[in-house]
Amino acid sequence: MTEKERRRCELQAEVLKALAHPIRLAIIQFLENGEKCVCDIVEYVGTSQSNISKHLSLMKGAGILSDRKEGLSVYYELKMPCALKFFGCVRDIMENQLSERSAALQ
Amino acid sequence: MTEKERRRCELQAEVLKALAHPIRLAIIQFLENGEKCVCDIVEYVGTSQSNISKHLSLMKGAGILSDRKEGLSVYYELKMPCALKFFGCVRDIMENQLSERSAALQ
DNA sequence: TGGATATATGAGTAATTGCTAATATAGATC
DNA sequence: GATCTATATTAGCAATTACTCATATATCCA
Repeated sequence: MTEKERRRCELQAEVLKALAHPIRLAIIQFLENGEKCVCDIVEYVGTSQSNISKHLSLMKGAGILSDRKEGLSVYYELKMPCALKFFGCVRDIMENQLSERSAALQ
Repeated sequence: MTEKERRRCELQAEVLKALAHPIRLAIIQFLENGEKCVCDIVEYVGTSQSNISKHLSLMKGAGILSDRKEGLSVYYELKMPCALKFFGCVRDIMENQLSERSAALQ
Protein backbone atom coordinates (compact mmCIF):
# COMPACT_ATOMS: atom_id res chain seq x y z
CA MET A 1 0.00 0.00 0.00
CA THR A 2 1.51 3.32 -1.01
CA GLU A 3 1.95 6.23 1.36
CA LYS A 4 -0.49 8.22 -0.75
CA GLU A 5 -3.17 5.56 -0.37
CA ARG A 6 -2.46 5.42 3.35
CA ARG A 7 -2.89 9.16 3.63
CA ARG A 8 -6.12 9.06 1.65
CA CYS A 9 -7.52 6.39 3.96
CA GLU A 10 -6.63 8.51 6.97
CA LEU A 11 -8.53 11.48 5.57
CA GLN A 12 -11.51 9.37 4.62
CA ALA A 13 -11.54 7.91 8.12
CA GLU A 14 -11.71 11.46 9.52
CA VAL A 15 -14.91 12.11 7.59
CA LEU A 16 -16.44 8.77 8.52
CA LYS A 17 -15.56 9.31 12.18
CA ALA A 18 -17.36 12.61 11.99
CA LEU A 19 -20.44 10.77 10.76
CA ALA A 20 -20.26 7.81 13.12
CA HIS A 21 -22.41 8.94 16.02
CA PRO A 22 -26.16 8.60 16.52
CA ILE A 23 -26.71 12.25 17.33
CA ARG A 24 -24.75 13.42 14.30
CA LEU A 25 -26.70 11.04 12.08
CA ALA A 26 -29.97 12.38 13.49
CA ILE A 27 -28.83 15.92 12.73
CA ILE A 28 -27.94 15.00 9.17
CA GLN A 29 -31.31 13.41 8.57
CA PHE A 30 -33.02 16.46 10.04
CA LEU A 31 -31.07 18.64 7.62
CA GLU A 32 -32.18 16.53 4.66
CA ASN A 33 -35.03 18.95 4.06
CA GLY A 34 -32.89 22.06 4.18
CA GLU A 35 -30.98 24.22 6.58
CA LYS A 36 -32.05 24.51 10.22
CA CYS A 37 -31.00 26.68 13.11
CA VAL A 38 -29.28 25.34 16.19
CA CYS A 39 -32.35 25.80 18.36
CA ASP A 40 -34.49 23.69 15.99
CA ILE A 41 -31.84 21.00 15.93
CA VAL A 42 -31.66 21.00 19.73
CA GLU A 43 -35.41 20.57 19.93
CA TYR A 44 -35.55 17.84 17.30
CA VAL A 45 -32.73 15.76 18.76
CA GLY A 46 -33.68 16.37 22.39
CA THR A 47 -30.26 16.75 24.01
CA SER A 48 -28.42 19.71 25.50
CA GLN A 49 -27.57 22.78 23.40
CA SER A 50 -23.91 22.49 24.34
CA ASN A 51 -23.74 18.88 23.26
CA ILE A 52 -25.41 19.70 19.94
CA SER A 53 -23.05 22.63 19.43
CA LYS A 54 -20.08 20.31 19.83
CA HIS A 55 -21.42 17.85 17.29
CA LEU A 56 -22.23 20.60 14.79
CA SER A 57 -18.76 22.05 15.15
CA LEU A 58 -17.17 18.67 14.56
CA MET A 59 -19.17 18.02 11.40
CA LYS A 60 -18.51 21.50 10.09
CA GLY A 61 -14.82 20.95 10.65
CA ALA A 62 -15.00 17.70 8.70
CA GLY A 63 -16.66 19.39 5.75
CA ILE A 64 -20.02 17.70 6.21
CA LEU A 65 -21.97 20.85 7.12
CA SER A 66 -21.77 24.54 6.37
CA ASP A 67 -23.25 27.37 8.39
CA ARG A 68 -24.47 30.95 8.08
CA LYS A 69 -25.41 33.44 10.74
CA GLU A 70 -28.64 35.44 10.87
CA GLY A 71 -28.81 37.70 13.90
CA LEU A 72 -28.47 35.55 17.00
CA SER A 73 -29.23 32.34 15.09
CA VAL A 74 -26.85 30.09 13.22
CA TYR A 75 -28.25 27.95 10.39
CA TYR A 76 -26.56 24.71 9.37
CA GLU A 77 -26.84 23.00 6.00
CA LEU A 78 -25.78 19.60 4.71
CA LYS A 79 -22.88 19.67 2.25
CA MET A 80 -22.87 16.00 1.33
CA PRO A 81 -26.30 14.74 0.29
CA CYS A 82 -24.66 11.53 -0.91
CA ALA A 83 -24.44 10.54 2.76
CA LEU A 84 -28.19 10.08 2.74
CA LYS A 85 -27.99 7.55 -0.08
CA PHE A 86 -25.24 5.73 1.73
CA PHE A 87 -27.39 5.50 4.81
CA GLY A 88 -29.86 3.49 2.78
CA CYS A 89 -27.08 1.04 2.10
CA VAL A 90 -26.10 0.96 5.76
CA ARG A 91 -29.73 0.25 6.63
CA ASP A 92 -29.71 -2.75 4.27
CA ILE A 93 -26.63 -4.08 6.01
CA MET A 94 -28.30 -3.67 9.37
CA GLU A 95 -31.42 -5.47 8.19
CA ASN A 96 -29.33 -8.29 6.76
CA GLN A 97 -27.65 -8.54 10.11
CA LEU A 98 -30.97 -8.90 11.87
CA SER A 99 -32.20 -11.45 9.34
CA GLU A 100 -29.09 -13.55 9.72
CA ARG A 101 -29.32 -13.43 13.47
CA SER A 102 -32.96 -14.42 13.36
CA ALA A 103 -32.17 -17.32 11.06
CA ALA A 104 -29.37 -18.41 13.35
CA LEU A 105 -31.71 -18.47 16.30
CA GLN A 106 -34.24 -20.66 14.55
CA MET B 1 -37.44 12.59 16.99
CA THR B 2 -39.12 9.24 17.64
CA GLU B 3 -37.58 6.45 19.63
CA LYS B 4 -37.57 4.31 16.48
CA GLU B 5 -35.58 6.93 14.60
CA ARG B 6 -33.20 7.22 17.52
CA ARG B 7 -32.67 3.47 17.55
CA ARG B 8 -32.09 3.40 13.82
CA CYS B 9 -29.44 6.14 14.12
CA GLU B 10 -27.70 4.16 16.82
CA LEU B 11 -27.51 1.09 14.61
CA GLN B 12 -26.31 3.09 11.62
CA ALA B 13 -23.65 4.69 13.80
CA GLU B 14 -22.43 1.22 14.73
CA VAL B 15 -21.81 0.38 11.09
CA LEU B 16 -20.15 3.74 10.38
CA LYS B 17 -17.93 3.37 13.43
CA ALA B 18 -16.84 0.02 12.08
CA LEU B 19 -15.82 1.74 8.88
CA ALA B 20 -14.19 4.81 10.39
CA HIS B 21 -10.58 3.78 10.70
CA PRO B 22 -7.78 4.09 8.15
CA ILE B 23 -6.72 0.48 8.38
CA ARG B 24 -10.26 -0.78 7.96
CA LEU B 25 -10.76 1.47 4.94
CA ALA B 26 -7.54 0.15 3.44
CA ILE B 27 -8.75 -3.40 3.93
CA ILE B 28 -12.08 -2.61 2.28
CA GLN B 29 -10.39 -1.10 -0.76
CA PHE B 30 -8.10 -4.10 -0.99
CA LEU B 31 -11.15 -6.36 -0.98
CA GLU B 32 -12.73 -4.38 -3.83
CA ASN B 33 -11.31 -6.87 -6.31
CA GLY B 34 -12.51 -9.95 -4.49
CA GLU B 35 -11.84 -11.99 -1.38
CA LYS B 36 -8.37 -12.12 0.14
CA CYS B 37 -6.79 -14.16 2.89
CA VAL B 38 -5.58 -12.67 6.13
CA CYS B 39 -1.91 -13.07 5.20
CA ASP B 40 -2.42 -11.08 1.97
CA ILE B 41 -4.25 -8.37 3.85
CA VAL B 42 -1.47 -8.19 6.45
CA GLU B 43 1.10 -7.81 3.70
CA TYR B 44 -0.90 -5.19 1.81
CA VAL B 45 -1.66 -3.01 4.83
CA GLY B 46 1.73 -3.47 6.48
CA THR B 47 0.78 -3.76 10.14
CA SER B 48 0.79 -6.64 12.62
CA GLN B 49 -1.27 -9.78 12.02
CA SER B 50 -2.93 -9.46 15.40
CA ASN B 51 -3.96 -5.87 14.72
CA ILE B 52 -5.38 -6.84 11.33
CA SER B 53 -7.22 -9.74 12.90
CA LYS B 54 -8.88 -7.39 15.36
CA HIS B 55 -10.02 -5.05 12.61
CA LEU B 56 -11.34 -7.91 10.47
CA SER B 57 -13.27 -9.30 13.40
CA LEU B 58 -14.83 -5.94 14.10
CA MET B 59 -15.97 -5.45 10.52
CA LYS B 60 -17.31 -8.98 10.31
CA GLY B 61 -19.28 -8.35 13.47
CA ALA B 62 -20.74 -5.20 11.95
CA GLY B 63 -21.88 -7.03 8.84
CA ILE B 64 -19.41 -5.37 6.51
CA LEU B 65 -17.35 -8.48 5.73
CA SER B 66 -17.96 -12.22 5.51
CA ASP B 67 -15.38 -14.95 5.77
CA ARG B 68 -14.73 -18.56 4.74
CA LYS B 69 -12.02 -20.95 5.84
CA GLU B 70 -9.79 -22.96 3.54
CA GLY B 71 -7.31 -25.11 5.42
CA LEU B 72 -5.23 -22.85 7.63
CA SER B 73 -6.26 -19.71 5.70
CA VAL B 74 -9.29 -17.52 6.23
CA TYR B 75 -10.61 -15.53 3.29
CA TYR B 76 -12.56 -12.30 3.78
CA GLU B 77 -14.99 -10.72 1.36
CA LEU B 78 -16.75 -7.37 1.21
CA LYS B 79 -20.50 -7.53 1.86
CA MET B 80 -21.32 -3.89 1.14
CA PRO B 81 -19.94 -2.74 -2.22
CA CYS B 82 -21.99 0.44 -1.86
CA ALA B 83 -19.34 1.59 0.63
CA LEU B 84 -16.96 1.98 -2.28
CA LYS B 85 -19.31 4.38 -4.03
CA PHE B 86 -19.71 6.32 -0.83
CA PHE B 87 -15.98 6.62 -0.51
CA GLY B 88 -15.99 8.46 -3.80
CA CYS B 89 -18.34 10.96 -2.23
CA VAL B 90 -16.16 11.22 0.87
CA ARG B 91 -13.19 11.88 -1.37
CA ASP B 92 -15.05 14.77 -3.02
CA ILE B 93 -15.72 16.26 0.40
CA MET B 94 -12.07 15.93 1.32
CA GLU B 95 -10.99 17.61 -1.89
CA ASN B 96 -13.47 20.41 -1.33
CA GLN B 97 -12.00 20.83 2.11
CA LEU B 98 -8.51 21.15 0.70
CA SER B 99 -9.69 23.59 -1.99
CA GLU B 100 -11.41 25.78 0.56
CA ARG B 101 -8.41 25.78 2.83
CA SER B 102 -6.14 26.67 -0.09
CA ALA B 103 -8.45 29.48 -1.08
CA ALA B 104 -8.50 30.74 2.47
CA LEU B 105 -4.72 30.81 2.59
CA GLN B 106 -4.41 32.86 -0.57
C1' DT C 1 1.63 -37.25 17.85
C1' DG C 2 4.66 -33.43 17.37
C1' DG C 3 5.92 -29.49 14.85
C1' DA C 4 4.85 -25.78 11.80
C1' DT C 5 1.77 -22.31 10.22
C1' DA C 6 -2.26 -19.26 10.05
C1' DT C 7 -5.43 -16.92 12.67
C1' DA C 8 -7.98 -15.37 16.90
C1' DT C 9 -8.05 -13.72 21.59
C1' DG C 10 -6.90 -11.86 26.30
C1' DA C 11 -4.69 -8.41 29.03
C1' DG C 12 -2.62 -4.11 29.73
C1' DT C 13 -2.01 0.52 28.39
C1' DA C 14 -2.51 4.87 25.95
C1' DA C 15 -5.17 7.80 23.11
C1' DT C 16 -9.47 9.39 21.61
C1' DT C 17 -14.25 10.44 22.06
C1' DG C 18 -18.46 12.25 24.25
C1' DC C 19 -21.09 14.21 27.95
C1' DT C 20 -22.22 17.72 31.48
C1' DA C 21 -21.86 21.98 33.89
C1' DA C 22 -20.34 26.36 33.86
C1' DT C 23 -19.24 30.18 31.42
C1' DA C 24 -17.57 33.11 27.54
C1' DT C 25 -18.83 35.40 23.28
C1' DA C 26 -21.76 37.67 19.94
C1' DG C 27 -25.92 39.93 18.45
C1' DA C 28 -30.25 42.35 19.45
C1' DT C 29 -33.04 45.42 22.03
C1' DC C 30 -34.27 49.02 25.15
C1' DG D 1 -24.48 50.31 28.79
C1' DA D 2 -27.42 46.75 30.68
C1' DT D 3 -30.05 42.84 29.82
C1' DC D 4 -31.57 39.03 27.22
C1' DT D 5 -30.95 35.35 24.00
C1' DA D 6 -28.47 32.19 20.98
C1' DT D 7 -24.44 29.82 20.38
C1' DA D 8 -19.56 28.37 21.25
C1' DT D 9 -15.99 26.97 24.35
C1' DT D 10 -13.46 25.26 28.52
C1' DA D 11 -12.60 21.89 31.99
C1' DG D 12 -13.31 17.64 34.18
C1' DC D 13 -14.56 13.02 33.95
C1' DA D 14 -16.13 8.59 32.09
C1' DA D 15 -16.46 5.52 28.29
C1' DT D 16 -14.73 3.77 24.16
C1' DT D 17 -11.25 2.68 20.86
C1' DA D 18 -6.75 0.92 19.16
C1' DC D 19 -2.31 -0.94 19.71
C1' DT D 20 1.17 -4.34 21.29
C1' DC D 21 2.62 -8.50 23.29
C1' DA D 22 1.96 -12.98 24.47
C1' DT D 23 -0.46 -16.82 23.84
C1' DA D 24 -4.41 -19.85 22.62
C1' DT D 25 -6.71 -22.35 18.95
C1' DA D 26 -7.26 -24.68 14.60
C1' DT D 27 -5.45 -26.94 10.56
C1' DC D 28 -2.05 -29.43 8.00
C1' DC D 29 1.68 -32.63 7.33
C1' DA D 30 5.27 -35.96 8.19
